[in-house]
Amino acid sequence: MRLTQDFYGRGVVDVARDLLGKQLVFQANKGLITEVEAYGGPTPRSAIMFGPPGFSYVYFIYGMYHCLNVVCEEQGQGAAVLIRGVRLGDVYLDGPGKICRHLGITRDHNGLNMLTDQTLYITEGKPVSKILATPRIGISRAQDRLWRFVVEG
DNA sequence: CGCGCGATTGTA
DNA sequence: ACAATCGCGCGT
Repeated sequence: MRLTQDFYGRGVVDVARDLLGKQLVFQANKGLITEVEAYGGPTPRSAIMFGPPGFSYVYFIYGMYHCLNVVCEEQGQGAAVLIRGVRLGDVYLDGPGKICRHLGITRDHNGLNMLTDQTLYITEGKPVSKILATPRIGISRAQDRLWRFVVEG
């Protein structure tokens, strides 16, 4: 079953943690989400993040990588969850750049409505046993906020 | 209008 | 430890 707008509309940290073990679907690919990070505030470069929850937010970084996020909370809040790890069968994609490169996700897929889109969305997956919370990777500020969540194992 | 940096990754 | 590589935000 596809995740609802109410799911994404909650606090971004709760959404991030609850996305672990959910199933990411892109075209013919399906994989379980194993690692995420929560983001919020005026930091991002895109306006998509400030729109309604449940939309994709794909940004281009370091001149060569794309990162896939899902917009959370109410419109205007500017919060999103970065998908950092996915397991497709026996293939582990550990890193936001690797996920998008492997699946072929680019900024062409920015701003898709994941509540209704036929190519990119998230469904219920497999419940996870234990969750680890750590500081986020690749940013120096707010190290006291444990907004990165990983499935143990 | 030009400059420098960034939610990354692979190689040395 | 660092290069690859480019769009955007900010400063001039």
